[in-house]
Amino acid sequence: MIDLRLIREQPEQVRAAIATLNTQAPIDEILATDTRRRALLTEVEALKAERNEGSKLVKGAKDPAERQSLIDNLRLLGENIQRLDDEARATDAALHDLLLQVPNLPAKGVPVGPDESGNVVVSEHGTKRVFDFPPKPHWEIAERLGIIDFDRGVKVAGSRNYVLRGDGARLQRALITWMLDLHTREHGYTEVYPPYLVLGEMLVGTGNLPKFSETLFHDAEEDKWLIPTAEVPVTNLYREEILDEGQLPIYHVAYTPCFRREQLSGGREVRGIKRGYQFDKVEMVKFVHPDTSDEEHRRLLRDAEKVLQALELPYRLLQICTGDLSFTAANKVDLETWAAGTEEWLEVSSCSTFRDFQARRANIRFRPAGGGKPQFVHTLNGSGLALPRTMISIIEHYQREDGTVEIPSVLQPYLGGQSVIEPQPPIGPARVASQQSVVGGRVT
RNA sequence: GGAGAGGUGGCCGAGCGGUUUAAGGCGGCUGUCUUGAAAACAGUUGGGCGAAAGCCCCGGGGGUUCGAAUCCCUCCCUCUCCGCCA
Repeated sequence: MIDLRLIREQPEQVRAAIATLNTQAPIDEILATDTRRRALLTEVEALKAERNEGSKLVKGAKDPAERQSLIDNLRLLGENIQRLDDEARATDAALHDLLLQVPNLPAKGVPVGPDESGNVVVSEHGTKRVFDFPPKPHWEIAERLGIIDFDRGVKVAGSRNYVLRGDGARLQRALITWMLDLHTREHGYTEVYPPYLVLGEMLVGTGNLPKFSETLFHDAEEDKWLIPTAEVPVTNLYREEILDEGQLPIYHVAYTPCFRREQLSGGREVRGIKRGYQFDKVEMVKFVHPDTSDEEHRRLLRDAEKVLQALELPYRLLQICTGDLSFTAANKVDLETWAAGTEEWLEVSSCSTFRDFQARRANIRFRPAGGGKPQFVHTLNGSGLALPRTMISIIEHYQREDGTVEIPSVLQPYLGGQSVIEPQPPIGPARVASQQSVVGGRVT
């Protein structure tokens, strides 16, 4: 949510900013509703002041007849107050609903562009591997190795689902643990494990609701929503709170699955594990002092880049232009890594700053150290990273001619020193290193 | 899920229709005193809307009343016991 005062005092600037976003906002309606709301408030508050005075007179009135006549007058007043109050409340609610539909305004320096074609490649890092054999797409490699089972995923959960198996599942688990360790040990984040099923208000806070309900999974019975990203529960951790300035900045990192209802068409765009209804992600979320938020955004980006650097994968930074900016972001830079097999750039991270947009919606504030009015914090977040696409890049980049896949050295300690993913054993009883049987009752 | 108890200011805790425009205590801040600190004493102490006057906020929402923290309805949450359960 942007500041109502800004719309009230500089409507033309707001209109101009929104015009660059390739979207629309009900600015005229907001201005009219705001004027109306303020008029109603002035009127009803004057009446309430009158009633408060009148009530004191009733209390002091000893003569029953005089008392009764005072009460009769006040009853009339009360009816007017009731009517105006209802109207004021309805107007206020309408205004709030309208404000929720206004997108965040782009930060200074965000390039103006009509849509994704206006995005700017800022820099490219690492080098794309040159193969002395034709590299394969990850689905071919993974299926042959037996680390991803597409058919059974679809059987169990419908289209766009897959099952990681054996070293495929282990690779993802190693990546998650390693990423969490990296961000907590080297970048100063505190790990949290949040709920995956949240109240609707949380999604209003982050800006997913009310506009984008069609992209979310919702349980109508309990009225709870599956999170589309850890950003939702983690950003809302401090909602309705007034933090001390000294507590800022707060850095959190969380691993969660993410659930997204997407209208997926068949074909190349959805081949493999690039896009699904469910995927895992390690997410970084920051709560910072407004003065530091630009610097914090740069640091967030560096923290995400570090993951790709350590994995030794080629990547590039993509500055998102105004026309491609999401509803909530003031500025956004994507990290894309190269998929050597399908020869395309894959978005593995979006590092966004929301300034006070989410903080306003979720009412997250801090009290300045010197005292004074609470102010909204700035929130930022970025993936660090999304798992499936990181897996794709690893599998395709580190593939060998014989169909096996090298494991990036930084991950090897997380896989018991293993350095290569070999074909998985066929379905059947797994071999166990030491054949000690489980004793003493069932393991549940 | 069932039965009972309860949700009041940063915390504890009174209040049960009108001196509450929320007592009292603790904590915090400021001052006096002190070399400094403690103690003592005095003052102060949340949020929202509004240019201001003022209005609103006692878990959320609704109602009764001239007037509600106080009465009624409803929802949510916490605690205790029971049931179920990784």
